[in-house]
Amino acid sequence: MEYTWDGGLPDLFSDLVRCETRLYNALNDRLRARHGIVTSQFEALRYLRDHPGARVADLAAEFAIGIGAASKSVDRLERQGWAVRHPNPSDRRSSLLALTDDGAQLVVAAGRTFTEALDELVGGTLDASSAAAAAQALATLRAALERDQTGTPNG
Amino acid sequence: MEYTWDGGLPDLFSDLVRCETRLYNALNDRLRARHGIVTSQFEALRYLRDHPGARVADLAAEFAIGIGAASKSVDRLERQGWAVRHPNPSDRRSSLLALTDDGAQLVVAAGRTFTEALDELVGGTLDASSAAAAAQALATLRAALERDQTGTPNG
DNA sequence: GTACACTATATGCCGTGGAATATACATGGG
DNA sequence: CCCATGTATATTCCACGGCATATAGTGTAC
Repeated sequence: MEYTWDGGLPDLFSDLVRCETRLYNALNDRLRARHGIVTSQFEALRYLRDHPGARVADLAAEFAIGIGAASKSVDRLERQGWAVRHPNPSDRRSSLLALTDDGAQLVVAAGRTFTEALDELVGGTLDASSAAAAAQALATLRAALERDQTGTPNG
Repeated sequence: MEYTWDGGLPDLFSDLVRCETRLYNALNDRLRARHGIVTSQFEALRYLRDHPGARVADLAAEFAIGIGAASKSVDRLERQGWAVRHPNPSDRRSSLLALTDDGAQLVVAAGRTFTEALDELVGGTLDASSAAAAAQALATLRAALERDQTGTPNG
């Protein structure tokens, strides 16, 4: 029997949110236990690794959080010695962000935990073709939401 | 060209989280503007409508939040006059939750806003078959996560 | 029926994000 | 150069969730 479009988008949204909540919680547990960070911090560190010289506003845009939240997030990473704010030579209002050596090492180690945990949590449940279909749909949706700046916070 | 399984689960997870964040933010804006509630409150009210007599712990389990958070969430709904705690005749430690008439009216009105907004945000982007594929994968994943109590908070 | 272990929820403290505001800097016009 | 306006970020206040703990009630063994 084919999947029926029962509840329409509201059911899809509920399932999306519930999956996200539980996966995020479970990943938080593993990352906190093994590396002393949570998933949002891992994502920020990974972003900085992949975008050296990013500014606070770039972090905010990537994660659809407010600038204030992004600024405070960088404060915490800096306090732990994982990231630094370098003065921006071409604009003294902003800083260029970068990982420290400690931060770079942490991303590598936490990345292994992250990938393993995700594989354990999801890999056994979804077959490759379902996962690929979901991935494509979510990638499409994400691109559209970002293009339209949907759900970008003000502050 | 078929979708390639490029980054594997980490990319799927990123897209999932980013979609959830932006959709949640956008729905918050609409619901707050028109009804003075946020999406989490709408979801709680809808759950109480569909599960009259539910207890605080049922809310916590449904949304994978802590019991304390669920209790405080009910406090707020009660303070606004949208829900009430009835004494549970068979167990005086717990209460049976229900919507007030105001709460029931609010769910109806907010539900229209919610469905409209979601359709506007997602409907135009995903064709029916992509949406159905994503819906099926996420429903499967959600069921597995709930079965294993993955990501269920402690408190 | 009393003690003890268990359960359901409520409460307090802390960390985090949103929104508004403050501050420093940048940029264009005169 | 100076002012007006705009921009990037930091800071402040508030709301909310996690986690630990407190409290009340339940159920069971004896």
